[in-house]
Amino acid sequence: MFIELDLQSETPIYAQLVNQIVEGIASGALQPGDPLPSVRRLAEDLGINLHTVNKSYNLLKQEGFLQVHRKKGVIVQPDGMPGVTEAFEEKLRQQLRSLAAAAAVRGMSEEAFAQESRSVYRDTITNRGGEQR
Amino acid sequence: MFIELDLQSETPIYAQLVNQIVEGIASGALQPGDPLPSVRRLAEDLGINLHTVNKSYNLLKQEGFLQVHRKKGVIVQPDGMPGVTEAFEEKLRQQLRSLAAAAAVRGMSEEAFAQESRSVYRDTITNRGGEQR
Amino acid sequence: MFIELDLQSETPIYAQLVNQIVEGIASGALQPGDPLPSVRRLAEDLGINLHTVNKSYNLLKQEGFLQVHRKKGVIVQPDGMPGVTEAFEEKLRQQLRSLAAAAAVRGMSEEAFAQESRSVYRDTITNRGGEQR
Amino acid sequence: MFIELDLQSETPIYAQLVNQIVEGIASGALQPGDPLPSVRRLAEDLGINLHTVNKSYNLLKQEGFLQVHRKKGVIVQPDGMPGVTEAFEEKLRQQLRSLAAAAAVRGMSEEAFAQESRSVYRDTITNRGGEQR
DNA sequence: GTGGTCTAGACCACA
DNA sequence: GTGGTCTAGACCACA
Repeated sequence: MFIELDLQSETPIYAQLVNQIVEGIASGALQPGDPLPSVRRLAEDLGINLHTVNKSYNLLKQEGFLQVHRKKGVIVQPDGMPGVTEAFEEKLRQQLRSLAAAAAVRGMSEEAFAQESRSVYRDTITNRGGEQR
Repeated sequence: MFIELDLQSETPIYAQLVNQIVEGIASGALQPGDPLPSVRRLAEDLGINLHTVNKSYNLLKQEGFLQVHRKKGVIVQPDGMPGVTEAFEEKLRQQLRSLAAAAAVRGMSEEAFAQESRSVYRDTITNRGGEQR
Repeated sequence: MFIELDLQSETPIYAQLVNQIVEGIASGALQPGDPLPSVRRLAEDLGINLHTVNKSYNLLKQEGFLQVHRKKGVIVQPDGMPGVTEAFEEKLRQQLRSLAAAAAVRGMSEEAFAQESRSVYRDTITNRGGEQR
Repeated sequence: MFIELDLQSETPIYAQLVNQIVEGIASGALQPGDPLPSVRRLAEDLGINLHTVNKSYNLLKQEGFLQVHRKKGVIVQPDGMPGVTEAFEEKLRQQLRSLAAAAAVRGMSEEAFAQESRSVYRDTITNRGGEQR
């Protein structure tokens, strides 16, 4: 799995990193229990600051997607990912609402919007269950 | 149509305002040609800074959702909304990707995700063509 | 309410700060809705770095004790504090266990330990409901 | 008596080890004069680093809970445990203060907090004087 | 070596 | 002015 950052993007670097790691887990490129690079290592590889990586890791730890293991370092949550909580549902719906409204105003049909969602989801989980590293 | 701001939200006020106006247009609560409150008026009604409203209006004007008329003041774009541009498609897909990944990791199925998108879209356009606020 | 830090303590500065703010809320010195100093201001007052204060505020925000309000700045949670969750109970019990064991080994009786807890609790909430600022 | 470590915990392994040995003494599972496994042995059993066990043993020796014998190896203090010193009282109170404040803020009553303390104490010394692990 | 903590300093988005 | 983000650099606790 590789990570690509857009330093010009409006999306903060730490958020891009969070997104891409989550996408990595969704796609199966990162499996439960898999180790992640150390903050220092990843920071160097990406050419960004250690603290930025740290912030991303911490957010993912808080959400329950990563664990900090005293021997293995940072690993992908091995004990089951967090489920679809109320809070997540709410946040998801709120964000979809803005996207759907913008799409609708521009003339994208319900069908097209749902189809787009479905196809993006499918792309996301592509390799699921695939390569076992 | 009324606007509700959450001052505790992480989403900047100007962005909340943008979203809600777009949602108003999508739902039909705001029809093409409809006047919007003046910057000053809306700022006062919402108890927020004048510059904040200005920023939102400007963004919406740039995207082609609003027009600023010498005489009529700010109105909803009467000459046809912008369509589904390449840039919009790209941005939409990118944001859906993050949402889809988070949903997938938490165990939400493709079907559930697509259904959620569809249902949110439907809610969004509810009043379309219907009553004039 | 004032804050006193021990820079030589083993307890990290950010944690001392967190504890003292929580104690301030418990004692009533800080009331729901009360504003806290800005990170910069508090950092300067305490002679510590801005980021250290920021870390404390963020932790307290995550726990639901503080809110970041876009107009009022950082304020004490006005919408009801988080309650006694499972997670809190568990953490509390775990920490009490270590303290109780050390006390017991040193010959402190159950009565004395419980009494100590009670008296510390009482001290903590001293001014509750007292000064309304 | 057995020891269970949580490698994901924020509490350092050496501290967990210290706590559990103290709890073992408090419960009576470890009696004065009882031998403890050698550093090497315990490290191997627990699958942790030799230095970590060493650090724990040293701390416990300094506090007066363990003795290191030329011939008998490491044993539980046979000549009377240290009592409730000023320093201990102070540290205990300080830690209880943070716990009490957090409990109070979350709405736990004085009675509940004292009761929790009492019940945890009781659990801790359960097997006192009873069976020999 | 690795994560955690802290400082110093800077720029930007937001209101 | 205020919080958010990012960088650079340093020291320490831990294993």
